Amino acid sequence: MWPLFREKISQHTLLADEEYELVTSFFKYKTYKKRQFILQEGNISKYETFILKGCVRVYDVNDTGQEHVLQFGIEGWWVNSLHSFINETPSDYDIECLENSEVLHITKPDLEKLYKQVPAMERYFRILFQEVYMSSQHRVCTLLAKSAGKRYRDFLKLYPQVGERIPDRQVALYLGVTPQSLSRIRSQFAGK
Amino acid sequence: MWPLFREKISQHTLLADEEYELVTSFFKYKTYKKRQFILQEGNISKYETFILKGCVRVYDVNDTGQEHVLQFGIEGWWVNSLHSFINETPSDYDIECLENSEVLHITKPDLEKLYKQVPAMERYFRILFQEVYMSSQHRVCTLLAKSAGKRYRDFLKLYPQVGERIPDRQVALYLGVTPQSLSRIRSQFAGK
DNA sequence: CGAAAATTTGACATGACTCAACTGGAGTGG
DNA sequence: CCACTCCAGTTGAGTCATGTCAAATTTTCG
Repeated sequence: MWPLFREKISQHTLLADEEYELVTSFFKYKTYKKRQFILQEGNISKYETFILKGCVRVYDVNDTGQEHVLQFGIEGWWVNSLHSFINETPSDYDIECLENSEVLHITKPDLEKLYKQVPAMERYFRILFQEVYMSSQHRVCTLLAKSAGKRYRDFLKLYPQVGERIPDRQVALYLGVTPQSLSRIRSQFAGK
Repeated sequence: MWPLFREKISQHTLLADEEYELVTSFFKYKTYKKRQFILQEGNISKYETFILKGCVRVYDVNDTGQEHVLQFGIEGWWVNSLHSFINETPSDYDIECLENSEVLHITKPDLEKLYKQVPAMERYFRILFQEVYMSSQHRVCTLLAKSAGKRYRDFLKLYPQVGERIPDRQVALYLGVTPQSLSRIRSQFAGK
C-alpha cells in the first residue's frame, strides 16, 4: 500500500515488510479538494502530513493582507506548520491545497509512539529534518544574496516539477517578490 | 566534563553517566583563536562542531566580494557547513571564529557510529534538526515579510546574547542588508 | 602609537513596490 | 452553450527602501 510512501522511507532506512505494516498502521489516509484547507491559521496543527498525490502550499497572511509562501509540497514531500505541531500552539500559517490531493496524516502522540516502536523511523526523520534544514538554509542564502530574477531562475531549475504546475502568483509569493514584479521579470527573460 | 554539553543533550534525551562517557569519547576538544577558520571555503567539512565557549560565524563570499552570514554560533550551539559535511563535497562557506573559542568536534564516521551505539543520540539529533529547521523557516519568513528595520529589531529581541557581542557589520550581513543601511536604521531608532 | 577594521554620513542610483487599469482564460450558473 | 464573474497575469506611472560609491570618523588591538 502507498508505494510512494514506502519508497521515500526506504531511501533513508530499510524496513522489513512487517515493520512497514506497523508504520502504516499509524497513518490515516485522507483526500482534499483543490482550495480546501488542511490547516487554518489559528488552529493547532494536529498532523504531520505526507503527500501521496497533489499539491499544497503553506503560507501566511500578514495584517496588511500580504501573503507569503513558506513552503510548497507535492508527491513525496512532507508538509506541516511545524512550530504549531511541536508546541501545540495556534498556527501562524494556513495549509491549502492547490490541487485535489491525497495525503497521509499522523498525530503527534502517534508519531511519538512510532519513534519508540520503530527506531528506524526516528532515524528516518532525523535524516529528513537534516535535509529540509539544508534546503531551508539554501533558501535563506538565495534570499540574502540573489536578485529576484536570479531567485526565479534558480527556483525553476531546482524545482521544475513545482514551477510547471503552480500559478506564477504562488511562485512570486514564495520567492519574496510581488506577482507584478515577477511578471516583469518573466517578460524580460522572454525578450532575451 | 563539559557540563554545558551534557546539559544541552539532557534537554532532549536522558543519558546515564556511562552512556555520556561513551558519547564524549567520540568528540575531540579543540581551541581556536579569534579570526581563525574552523573551515575554509573549498575544503570538505570534516566535523560537526559544538561550541563550548566563544562565538563563530558561517558565511559565504560571492564573486563580487559580498559576504552573507548564514549562521552565528555561540556557547551551546552546533555549527557546520552541513551540506559539505553530509555529502563530503567542497564547502561553499567559511566558518570563522569571531572570538577565541573552545569547541568539540566529531567526524562523520564517528557520528554514524555514535548513532548506532547510542540510539538516544539519534533522537537528540532528530530533535535538534527539527528545531534548527524551525528556526530557519522562521528566518525565511522574516526575510520574505519584513523590512530591514523590523528584522533588526526582531533579531535583537530573539538573540540578545548574540546581538550584544557581535559587530553590527556581521549582524547586517546576517539580516541581508548592507552595513551602511544598518547604520542608518540604527540612527533612526536612536533619534526616536 | 599606528595600522586595520568598523561605523557613520552624504549624494546618488536603482530594483522592487504600490496603485491602478486592462486583458484574457477558467469556472459557474442560467 | 452563452453570459457573467472571478482571478491570474500584464503593463504603466510614480514612489520608496535599500544599494552603491566615496570619504570622514571612531574604535580596536597589536
